[in-house]
Amino acid sequence: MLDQRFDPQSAEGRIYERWEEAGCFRPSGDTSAQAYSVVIPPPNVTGVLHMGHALNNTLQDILVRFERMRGKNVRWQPGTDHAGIATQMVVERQLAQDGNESRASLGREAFIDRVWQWKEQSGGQIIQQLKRLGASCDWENERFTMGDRDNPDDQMQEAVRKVFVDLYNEGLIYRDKRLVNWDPHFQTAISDLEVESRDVKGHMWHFKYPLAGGETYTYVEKDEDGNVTLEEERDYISIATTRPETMLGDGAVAVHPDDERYAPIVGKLCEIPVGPKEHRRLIPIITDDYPDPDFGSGAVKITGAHDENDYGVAQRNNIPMYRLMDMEARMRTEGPSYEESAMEAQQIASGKQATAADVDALNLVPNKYRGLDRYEARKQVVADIDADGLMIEVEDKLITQPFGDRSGVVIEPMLTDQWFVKAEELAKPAIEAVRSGKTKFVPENWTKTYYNWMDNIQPWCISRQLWWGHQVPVWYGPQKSVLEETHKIEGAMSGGVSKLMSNIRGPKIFCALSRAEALAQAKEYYGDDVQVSFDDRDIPAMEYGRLGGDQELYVKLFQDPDVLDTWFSSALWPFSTQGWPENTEALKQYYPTSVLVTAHDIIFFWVARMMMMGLHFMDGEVPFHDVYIHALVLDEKGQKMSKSKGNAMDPLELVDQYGADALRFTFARQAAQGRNIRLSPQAVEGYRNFTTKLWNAARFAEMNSCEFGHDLKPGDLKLPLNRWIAAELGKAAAAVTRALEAYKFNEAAEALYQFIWNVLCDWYIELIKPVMNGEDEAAKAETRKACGWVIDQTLKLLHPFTPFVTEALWAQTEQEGRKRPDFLMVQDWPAFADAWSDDEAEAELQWVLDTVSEIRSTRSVLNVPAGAQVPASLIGASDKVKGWAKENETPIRQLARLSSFDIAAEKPSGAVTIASGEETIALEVQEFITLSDEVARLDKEMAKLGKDIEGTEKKLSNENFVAKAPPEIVEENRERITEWTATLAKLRSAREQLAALS
RNA sequence: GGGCGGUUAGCUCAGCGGUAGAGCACUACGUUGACAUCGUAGGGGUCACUGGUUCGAUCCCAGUACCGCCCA
Repeated sequence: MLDQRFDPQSAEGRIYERWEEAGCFRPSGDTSAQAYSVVIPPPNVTGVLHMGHALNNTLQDILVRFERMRGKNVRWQPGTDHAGIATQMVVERQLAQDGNESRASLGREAFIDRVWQWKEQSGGQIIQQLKRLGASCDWENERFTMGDRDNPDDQMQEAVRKVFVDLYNEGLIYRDKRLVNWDPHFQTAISDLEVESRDVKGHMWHFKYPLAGGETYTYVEKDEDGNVTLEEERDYISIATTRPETMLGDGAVAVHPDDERYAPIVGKLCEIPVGPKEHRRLIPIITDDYPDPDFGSGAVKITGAHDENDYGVAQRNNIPMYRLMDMEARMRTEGPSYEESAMEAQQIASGKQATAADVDALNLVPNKYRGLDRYEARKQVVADIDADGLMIEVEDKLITQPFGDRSGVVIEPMLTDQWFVKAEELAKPAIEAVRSGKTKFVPENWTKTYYNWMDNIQPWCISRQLWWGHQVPVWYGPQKSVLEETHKIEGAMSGGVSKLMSNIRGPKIFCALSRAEALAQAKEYYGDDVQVSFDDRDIPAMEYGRLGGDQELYVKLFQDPDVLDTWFSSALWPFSTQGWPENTEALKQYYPTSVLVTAHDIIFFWVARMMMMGLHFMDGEVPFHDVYIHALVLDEKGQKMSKSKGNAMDPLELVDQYGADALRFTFARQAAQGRNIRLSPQAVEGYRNFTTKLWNAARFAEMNSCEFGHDLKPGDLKLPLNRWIAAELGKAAAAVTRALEAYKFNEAAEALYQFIWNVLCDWYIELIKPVMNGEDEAAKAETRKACGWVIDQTLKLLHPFTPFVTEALWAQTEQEGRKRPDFLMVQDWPAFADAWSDDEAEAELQWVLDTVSEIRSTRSVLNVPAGAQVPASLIGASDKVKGWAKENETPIRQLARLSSFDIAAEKPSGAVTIASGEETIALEVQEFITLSDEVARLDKEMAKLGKDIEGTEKKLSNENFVAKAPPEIVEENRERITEWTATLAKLRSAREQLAALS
């Protein structure tokens, strides 16, 4: 006997274990079946489950369970990514707590050991959390983007190296000095994904940049109609900036080509109003489309090395980019003196040839600011300009600033040497794949976002100045041509390869799959008479030459200390997890994957990168056929959940409170395409109630000896009641199937909810109660079979959404002598068959339902006591309806609380009538009601009918409607009129009789 | 500034060319042998606004207003 309700707390864990032990999550391996494969968007190994994950994985699990039951060979590939910066941060914090050891003092190798230890002990809690949600991933095949240190067969690292080496050899990976998001706290480049834009209070300073040589011009401002509003002689150009400290690195001032105000001075030089007076730099005034004439003064200073927009302008106009800060975002101290640098810069500005490296070597920070933190430098620069009388005004202003999402410090756009992927090239096939429909977005409108991003894709910076990650498979040595120089050591290294690289000119690069291969390449390059070895120190140097006199030549190679962006390895996920670069069986079966399920906020990172890599390395095969973009989960007020706002809900708390099934069903029910989800605990509670409802339906069936676990042909059923519920079930099954095939989770959930609560529980179970309590043994026997069977099928349909409660019911409704197959989750999905539909039975039951509803409604409106059993009769019915009435007399009497339900020739006097087309139902409730209630009821119904008739008549009297509307619509309206008119006539006569009485 | 989306019952949201829907909340009634985590009944909407297309528009088109999100 089932308990009164399902207890998720105690049941869910046990059920999950049983699935796992029985291997239910494994792919069937049936190669004759269609494959259905999904790769999980790998969560961060440091991550904990948040609402976004919960939704994302619920939807994947629904699809995967659905397809598994449909007999496909399903693999849901789980795993985590190594989250370079986050993981490194966690372990560093731990080190600090444990005894003040720093990463540097521990050393690279030992540190990485510590990270692995951390990963073994506390990494991947999210995996356990996913299990609590019910995720049916193929855990035996769990992968990690850094591979498995204990398993020599794990090729995850190899895959990354191979991709890097191949792309390098194809010229699609290159080293370059470009502007990147630099996190001064972690001292590494970070990705756009890790940068968060925030509005903060700041200032906009307006400064005068004096024209060179004291030149003047007439500055004219006009209003919209061309009237002059301001005209004055100026010897300066007004520049507004939120970051005065970057003025030191200005390379030009830019104005819009159409801006007439500045036309007189375009091409002239102006002076940066800061630094020692005798060495102030002159920079040109140029034109570019970037400055907005309506914003500020319309003139913009161009600091290519420290601003994203300026960088573009500088590149277009060949403006030198002067780097002002070091890796901690302090004003630079190294390099030549300000005076020297300024003079050199002046020559470069006037046309002297210089490489980017030459320019980068210059230090244009005046000596007095050197070594200052960027904010301190800002204060001093402002004060100095103000003291000079060159400040026009300071505005208080909200400014949008980039922050590192982990470090919380302001990101500094910084010119550094990094490794880049030519995303522009790789994007082309990725765009084409979507355009040609090989990969489809659902909902379709996301394709626009995809194109928009892909069409404007920037080089992808893949190097990170971290230790935890895939180390760049590149080794450096000297060019052969410099070998003869006697014993030279270059570029002792501190803080990232970019610093080292700026000290070493043009190293020889050996890009190789392994150290051994790099060595082989080096030997080949340098020749037999050169000794090649490695410098493996954390802070390596490039060393080469001849130790003395005629000793042997030697070189020391060192590996690029940088690691690759975590996303570089995640981008390979759809194929690296399946064994690539080996051509494995898994790869053949499960690539391309069927669908990627993700939220739109990472559409670019995920989809774009996996598309590019998949197409390139898998012979032009897309990584996924469909990309389903789901909603974001917002709080009750529609705000994005975030830790900082304090409005984050913990999915596991909801699971504890209401059960995983309730949370899952809530997600499904709300996952309408193109709309976000506002989650409230109240909603989850409601769907928990839904699972309870189902539970109790099964409990009822059990108490009434319904027979579970047998086959049944709906066509063999005799009772209209049972034929009807089979038809309803069939409709629900078809609706759920159709909806899931189209990723319409909400429609599928809705169909199930309606069927289970409003059809199965509200009507079918109520209707079979009289049968079960009755004497007709044949009817009872059939109904027991039918009811058990319907519930069995319902459990299957609901299983993808609420796997735990359905699996529990499956097990607990097993009956003696009728052993259930082991698990519901591996049963066959109910296929809709036409045999299930039955127009006759559906019409009959619809009539029963309507009749009961009408009687109940009338009783209620007339305040007939709920417990009163009243006599009723049916008048004026057709033979068919009379048959229905006889057949269903008992259930109608019970549900409508009637003492009798007879067929009569005419209305008993004084009875209240319910009019419906031809038929009338008479209720003998005189003793309970007041005349005025009945008058009110009739008036109300007549008013409504009158209005409906009037509207429809108007429609029908329109010639155009009759002529142009589809005939069936016209006919439908005519029928309505006929029926309503008949009903109205009966109401009217009842009303007249009442009037006569009073 | 560019792009995307939204505006339907008190709240949260479905629907989408042919008589406006759900859940929650609300009101009244109810110890009906599955379920009070429940049942029955009920109230509640010029489907943001203005035009257009159409026999017919909440739905399609154009514009307006307001609100989100993303990008610059």
